[in-house]
Amino acid sequence: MNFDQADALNEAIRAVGIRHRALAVAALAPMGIHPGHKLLLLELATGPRTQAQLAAASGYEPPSITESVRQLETAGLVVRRPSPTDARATMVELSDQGRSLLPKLKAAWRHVADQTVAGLKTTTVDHVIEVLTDLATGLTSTVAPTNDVPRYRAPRRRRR
Amino acid sequence: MNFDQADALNEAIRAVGIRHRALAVAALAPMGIHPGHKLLLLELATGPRTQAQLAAASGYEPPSITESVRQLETAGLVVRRPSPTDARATMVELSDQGRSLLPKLKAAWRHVADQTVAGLKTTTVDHVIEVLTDLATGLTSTVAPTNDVPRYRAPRRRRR
DNA sequence: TAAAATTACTTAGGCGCCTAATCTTAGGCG
DNA sequence: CGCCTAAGATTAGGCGCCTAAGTAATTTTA
Repeated sequence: MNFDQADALNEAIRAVGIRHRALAVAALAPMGIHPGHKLLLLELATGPRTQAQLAAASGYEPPSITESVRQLETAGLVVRRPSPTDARATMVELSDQGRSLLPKLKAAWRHVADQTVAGLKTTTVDHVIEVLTDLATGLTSTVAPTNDVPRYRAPRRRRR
Repeated sequence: MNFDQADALNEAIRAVGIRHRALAVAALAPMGIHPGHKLLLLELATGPRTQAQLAAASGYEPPSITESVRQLETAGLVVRRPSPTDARATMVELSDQGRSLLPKLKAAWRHVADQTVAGLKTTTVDHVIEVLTDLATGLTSTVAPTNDVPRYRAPRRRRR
């Protein structure tokens, strides 16, 4: 790939990421949550999860999960309780309030997607989805090449 | 757009952004710089700029530019001097050291792009670039609808 | 030409996500 | 059984970018 192509690609990805995130923040702010929270709430929509499962599903690191779950708990949207089978683990599930937020959440999420593709000139929505999922899939396997642990595992550098 | 489509789109954008950024960080770290710095250095490759011009070109907010330029100056890659024509403005330009870094920087940037598309299965590079630039262009105009000020201008809420 | 508005930059502080390191519990194995 | 390693969660601290708000200089305007 020549430099101009590479630059166009890199810059487009960066710009899309920034703009998309701004849209997501704006759409979710009225509900008092952030883009990272949204991902966890939708994951919890299909049942309780441990924090480790949430980390694996979201791609976020465990400390980020700890913090986000704490925020969601403070907001009254999720409940935490110890796992009955593993004393190390914490189960997280939606509260009634959290569950009742889901419809609005999904609507906001659709709105973000609509805004994202509203300005398309030369391509179609299906096109965009195909390209982006292909790109995302390829990138995920590139960055985290192990098969059974798809999430990125940070290298441990030093141990005291 | 239905919810599954919207979710696929949003998640793909999020995932691509995160992975791509991770690649960029890894590629630029050996040079001691971060993705945001790279953008500024390449912009400066074509000549001196004021910080306001850097903000407009990069899409970053002025305070972020202040901080990044300070870091680049500390690293010896750029030089700052007062504008001869506007006492408010600061001119930023590459130092010799900064200029000599450009080739390595461009190579790293190409490498990031290559890695980004290395895992493609169902689409081609040209395809990806077309879709992403279309998306980026559309999003930019959506988020910042004014014509002559393309960069996102944060709303001022309160003034004391 | 003085007041008002705008522009360039900075300081202060926040937020989301990260890595490093630690604590506790689980589970394999001699 | 008692190790020893791995796994779940957390604390501590860092980084990049943000918004809010302030100062100083310039341009607009009445």
